[in-house]
Amino acid sequence: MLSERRLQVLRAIVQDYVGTEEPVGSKALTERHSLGVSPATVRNDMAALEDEGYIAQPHTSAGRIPTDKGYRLFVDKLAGVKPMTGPERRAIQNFLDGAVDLDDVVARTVRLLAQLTRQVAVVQYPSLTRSTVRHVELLSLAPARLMLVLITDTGRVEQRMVDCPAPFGETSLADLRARLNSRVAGRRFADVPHLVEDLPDAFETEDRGTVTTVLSTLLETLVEENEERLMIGGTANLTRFGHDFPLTIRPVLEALEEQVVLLKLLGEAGDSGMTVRIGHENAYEGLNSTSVVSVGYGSGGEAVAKLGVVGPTRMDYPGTMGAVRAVARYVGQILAES
Amino acid sequence: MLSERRLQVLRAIVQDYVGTEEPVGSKALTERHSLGVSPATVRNDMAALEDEGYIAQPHTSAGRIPTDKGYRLFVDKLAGVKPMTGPERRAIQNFLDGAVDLDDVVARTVRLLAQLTRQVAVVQYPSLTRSTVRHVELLSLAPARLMLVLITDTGRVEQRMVDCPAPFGETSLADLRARLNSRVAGRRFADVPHLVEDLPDAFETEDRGTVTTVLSTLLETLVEENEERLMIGGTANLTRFGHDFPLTIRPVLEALEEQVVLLKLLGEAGDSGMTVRIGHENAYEGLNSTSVVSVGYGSGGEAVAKLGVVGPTRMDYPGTMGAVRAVARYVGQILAES
DNA sequence: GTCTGGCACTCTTCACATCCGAGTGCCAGC
DNA sequence: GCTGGCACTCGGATGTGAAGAGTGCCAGAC
Repeated sequence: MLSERRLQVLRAIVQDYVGTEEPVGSKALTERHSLGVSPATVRNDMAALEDEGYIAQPHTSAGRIPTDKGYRLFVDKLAGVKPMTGPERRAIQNFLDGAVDLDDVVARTVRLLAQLTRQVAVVQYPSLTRSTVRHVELLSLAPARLMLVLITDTGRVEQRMVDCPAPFGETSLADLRARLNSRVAGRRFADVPHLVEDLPDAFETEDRGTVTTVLSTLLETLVEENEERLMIGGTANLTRFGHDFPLTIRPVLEALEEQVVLLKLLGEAGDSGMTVRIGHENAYEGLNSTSVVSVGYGSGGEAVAKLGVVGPTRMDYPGTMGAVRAVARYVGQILAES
Repeated sequence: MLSERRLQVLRAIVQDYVGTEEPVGSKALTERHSLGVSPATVRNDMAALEDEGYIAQPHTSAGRIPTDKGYRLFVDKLAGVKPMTGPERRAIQNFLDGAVDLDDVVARTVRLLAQLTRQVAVVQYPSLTRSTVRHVELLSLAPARLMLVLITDTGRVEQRMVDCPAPFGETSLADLRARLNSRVAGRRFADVPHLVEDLPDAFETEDRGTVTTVLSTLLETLVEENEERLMIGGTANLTRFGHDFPLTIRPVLEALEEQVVLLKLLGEAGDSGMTVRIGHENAYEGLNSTSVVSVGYGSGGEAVAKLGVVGPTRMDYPGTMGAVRAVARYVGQILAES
C-alpha cells in the first residue's frame, strides 16, 4: 500500500501533467505544490510509484508522466467530481431549454458537451426498448404499402415502410391500428413482443398475412442493433490532442465514424452511475490512447440512453466528469418535461 | 494566351504534384512526360506560367506547385472527367441497392463516396421544397396535441408536434386530414402554401385556430433553413491532408461541424452540372485550402439535393469528379425506384 | 525567333558535432 | 526517514558543412 504522501505526489503529477502537457520533474513538483518535503524525497517517492507502475518516464532524463494505471488510481481514489458552478448550470439549462424537438435536444446536448469539456461529445438517442410507447400509427400509402410510425414518450419517432403481401382495406387498417394501440400504448417497448403475439388471430384469413408482416416489422424495429442511433460533435477538439498528430488522431476519427464501435463502447459502460474507461481499458484498439467518460441519462429514475465524451487520457477528469454528469441530469429533466 | 506546350507543362505539373505531393522541377518533368523539349525550355515555360500566376515556388530553390488559378485552368481546360470503370460502376450499384430506407441510402452514399474518393463526403437529404408530397398524416396524441407527419416521394419523412389552441375532435381531424391530402398529395411542396391558404374557411369557427396552427407548422417545416439536413463521413481521410497538420485540419473540422456552412457551400454551387470550387474560391475561410466538388442528384431529371466531397486542393480532380458524378447518378436511380 | 547546353548561384535538407540543462539515482550525513 | 550534494545521462537546441535539387541566365545552334 502506498503511503499518503506518495498518493499526494501522484495526484500532483497528474494535475501538473494535465495542465502543462509536459513530463513533470521532482523540482517543479515541490515548487508548485506544498508537499513539505524536498525534491530528493519526492524523487524517492517517484521511484516507488514508477516501480508500482503508476507513472513512467518517456526517456531517462525526463520527468514522469502518469500511466493508465496512474490515472485509474487518480480517478478512483484521489479526485472527486468537480461540480459545475451556478452560472454554468444556469447556462446549461438555458441552452437546453431552447430545444424544440428530440433531434434538437440531442444536437444541443452534443454541442454543449463538446464546448464544456472541449472534447469530442457522443450522445445516444433514447433507446426504444427502454422507453414506453406513446402511439403506434399506420398509414396507407398505396393499396399494398403501409407506413408504420412509432412514437415514444421520450419524443423519439421511428418510421418503417411495410410492403404487404395482399391489399389491405381501410377498415382493416383502422381495426389493426385501434387494436395495436389499445394493447401497447403506455406500455414499455420491451413488453411489446408478447403483447401482440396473438393479434393475427383476431383478423380474417385474408388479412392475416399483412398483420403478421406489420408486426414483424414492428418487432424488427426494436432489435437492439438497428434501433440505436447517436450523434457526435466537437471533433475539431481532436486537434488539441497532442504532438504526434496523424498517428493518434486517425484511429480515433475512424472509431468515431463506426457507430457500431461507439455503441459498443457506451454499451459496455456500466448501466448506472458514471463510467470512466482509461486508455487500454477500452476494448477497441484505436481508442487505446483515449479515455471515455460516460453516464446514463433518462427522464425518470431509469436510464434510457447514454452520453459521454472521448478525449485524451491526459484529460481533466474531475472537470470532465462534472460536466458530463451535469449535462446528463439536465437532459433527463428536459425529456421528462416534454 | 498560353501556347499549347505551356498548357501541357501546366497539366504535367498538376498531375505530378497531385501524385507525389512534392514540388516538381523541370528535370523531373521532362523525364516523366515526353514533352519533346529540354529541361531548359521547360524552365522558360515555367517562368512564364509563374508570371501568369498559374504556378508558384514555395522557396527559391524548389520546384513549382500549382496555384488555385492553375488548378482552375487544369479543371476547366486541361482535364476531363475520368469515368468509372465497369467493375466500379457495378460495385456502386450493388452497394446502394442494399439500402432499406432513405436514411440508409444517404448513409451508404456517404460511405461510398468517402471510400471511392478517399476524401470527406457530404450528402444532402433530398430537399423538401423540391420534392412532391406523397402523404400528409395527422395523429392525435392528446386532446390538444397533434403530430404532423410529412412523407415525400423521395422517401423522406418529417414529423412535427403541434400544440393546438383548443381540443380538436376526431371527426374534425379526419376531415382536415382528408382535405389536406386531397389538395396537396402528388403536388410539389413548393406549391403547398397557396394550395392550403383558404383551408381554414372550410371549418367551424372553434376549429379554425387549430387548423391555422397546423398549417403554419406545415409551412414552417418547408422553410429552407430548417428543412435541410445532411450527413458527412470519411473525416478520417483528413489525416492524409498534408504535412502541416493541425493548422490545416482544424478549420476544416470546424467547418464540417457547422451544417449551416456546409449547406451554404452546397447551395452556392450551381444548380445543374458539376461544380468545383478550388481553394480561395470557397467563401468560407476555413476551407481556403480545400476544394469542393459537388453535383445535384435527383430521382427524375431535376435535382432534389446535392452531394459532394471536400478534399485538399491538391486532389485528383478527374478521378474525384468521375466518382462524384457516378455516385450521384446511381443515387438518383435508387430514389426513382423506391 | 526559339530551343539548348552549360554554368554559377541559391536555398533546403541532412548528418554530425557540440553544448546546455533538466532530471535522475545514489550516497553520506543528520 | 529526510536532506543536500554530486556525478551521470540523455534529449533538445544550435551550429557547421557537404550534398543535391532546382533555378536563372547567357551564348550559341538551328
